[in-house]
Parts: sequence; structure tokens; C-alpha cells
Amino acid sequence: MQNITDELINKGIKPSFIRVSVLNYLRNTIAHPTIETIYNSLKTLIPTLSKTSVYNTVELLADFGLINVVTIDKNESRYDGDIKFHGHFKCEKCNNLYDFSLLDVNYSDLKNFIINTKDVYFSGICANCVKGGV
Amino acid sequence: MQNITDELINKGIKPSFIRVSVLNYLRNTIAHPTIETIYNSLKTLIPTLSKTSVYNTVELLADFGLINVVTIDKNESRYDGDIKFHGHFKCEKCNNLYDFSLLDVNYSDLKNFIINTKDVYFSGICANCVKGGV
DNA sequence: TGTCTTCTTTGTAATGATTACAAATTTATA
DNA sequence: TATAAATTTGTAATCATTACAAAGAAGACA
Ligand SMILES: [Mn+2]
Ligand SMILES: [Mn+2]
Ligand SMILES: [Zn+2]
Ligand SMILES: [Zn+2]
Repeated sequence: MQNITDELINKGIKPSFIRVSVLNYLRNTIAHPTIETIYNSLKTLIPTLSKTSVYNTVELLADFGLINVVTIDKNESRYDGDIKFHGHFKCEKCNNLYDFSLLDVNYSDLKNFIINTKDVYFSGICANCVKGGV
Repeated sequence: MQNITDELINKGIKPSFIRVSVLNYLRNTIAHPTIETIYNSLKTLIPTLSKTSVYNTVELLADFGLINVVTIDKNESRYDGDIKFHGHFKCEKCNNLYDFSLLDVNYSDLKNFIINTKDVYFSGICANCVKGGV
């Protein structure tokens, strides 16, 4: 938890309880939760929490590069506390999001372009659903 | 235009005027237009056109694999008449969408997964905006 | 401590793309 | 032509996200 606080301070962000809680939550889940899920998960820890604060907080954290926004879902953003470069797979059956390693993305045609973000989104059926699901 | 009609027929889709027009429009632009843009562009050709029909049509075309939906834009889908595998770059300054060649995407960790779609989205500043924009 | 200022958090309303759906229109079939 | 089926349209509903002003908490200073 101290490291989370330090991460915020190092970026010049005041480590309010909400900010520390949201960042800590995202750093300790692989679920790539939605706003709704983050909100519900922290509600017991922070009973006065508002959904607007969750929106505000993830926007702030994303702006400072502390988390990533995963827009693989067309109608609901998901948030990722893992900012190492990796790909995302969405299962069309169970809707779970999986991380996978990206060794390299080999491209051309972008001479003189400045590339700031690289997102790789796959979709299909996950191994668990392939062999019968739950 | 005949080839567009045939494409629809080959998929078992009745080639109504709207369907042929939308598919033909998407096959002849590199702009990756939004629903709004498609609607406005075809309004002169089809004065009675409704936005709902544009939604219905692109959904149908996408379901049959005749076009691709590009969800690089968080709040508005874009549609692509080019179904060959390629990446998309979104310029944060001019908001234009650019195609680029993807030689290969080298990944691991997806053993026993069935992969149906692969999307590669980059963002940053395009070459034109880098050297001063318009 | 009390006052003033600034930052954070909250609740509510507005926005806007997408979806739902039934009526109207067109097209196919007998 | 009459009937059925498919397509198209207009309007209303949905719902994630954004805007915004009020409320609350924290910091500075005397
Ligand atoms: Mn991830
Ligand atoms: Mn394209
Ligand atoms: Zn699955
Ligand atoms: Zn540009």
C-alpha cells in the first residue's frame, strides 16, 4: 500500500484515500474490471463512494500513465492496472478478458508517425469455453 | 457495382438498393466513416434513407463478414470496407484514421484458444500533423 | 482555533451513440 | 389481385459517459 501511495506522489498526485484504493484495487486484479465493478468492489471499503469519483479517478490515473484503459468492449471501458505491454483477448462466450504476451508487432507504412499507444485486441473462444465451459 | 451485388447474393443477402449503396460506398473510401458520415453521404442518392437503416445495414454486412467494424474510437464506431488484415492508426490531433500493413503479430499464451478476430490499434500523431498539420 | 482558499468528492442533469420496436412501405408469392 | 414476407422508417428507450455546481475535506496562515 505504501508503494501505491509513493507511485501517486511521484507523479505529483495527492494520494487521497479513493485514489490509493482504486489504484491498489487495479494493481491486484487480473479481471480488467468495469467502472461498475470497481465501484461495487470498493463500496464496502468506502461507503460514501460515488460512481463519479470512480470515473474521475480512473481518468486521472490513466492520464498520468498509472493504468491503462482497455476499449476492447464496444459499450463499456475496462481498466487495467498492468501497464506492461501485452495483448488482450475477449472470449465471446464467457466475456472474460485474458492477457497474453506480445513478442512483437511487425508493421510498416507509418514513416514519420509518432506512435504513443499500441493496442492489440483479439477475440474468439477461450480455452475454458472450448472444452465445455463451466 | 455488379460485383457488389454479386457479393451480397453470394452471401445469401438480398441486394436491396440501400445494401448495395452502403457496401459500395464503404468499398470505395479509405476514410473509415462513422454512421453519421455514411448517412449524410448517401442522403442525396437515397433521400428517404433513415439512420436506422444505416445501422441495420452495417450490422448485417459486418455479420456476414463483408465489412469490418473499427472500434478504435471509444464513443463512435467506424466502418471499413477493406477486410484484408491490416492495422489502424488514429491521429490524436486530426482524428483521421490511417491503415498500415501488419507483417505479423507474434504472440504466445493462447494455447487452445480459438481466435476469430485480431485488431491492432495504434494512436499518436500522424506524419501530416507532425510537420505542421494542414 | 478561526478564517480563507484550494482541492476533492458527490449528486443530479445532460449528452449522445446505439438499440428496441412497431408501423409503414416495398417486394415476393400464389 | 390478394396475401404473406421482408425491408425500411420514425420514434422512443437505453445506458455509459460527461458536465457541472454544490458540498465536504484539507492546507495555509494569523
Ligand atoms: Mn491486461
Ligand atoms: Mn482500414
Ligand atoms: Zn470463455
Ligand atoms: Zn493528424
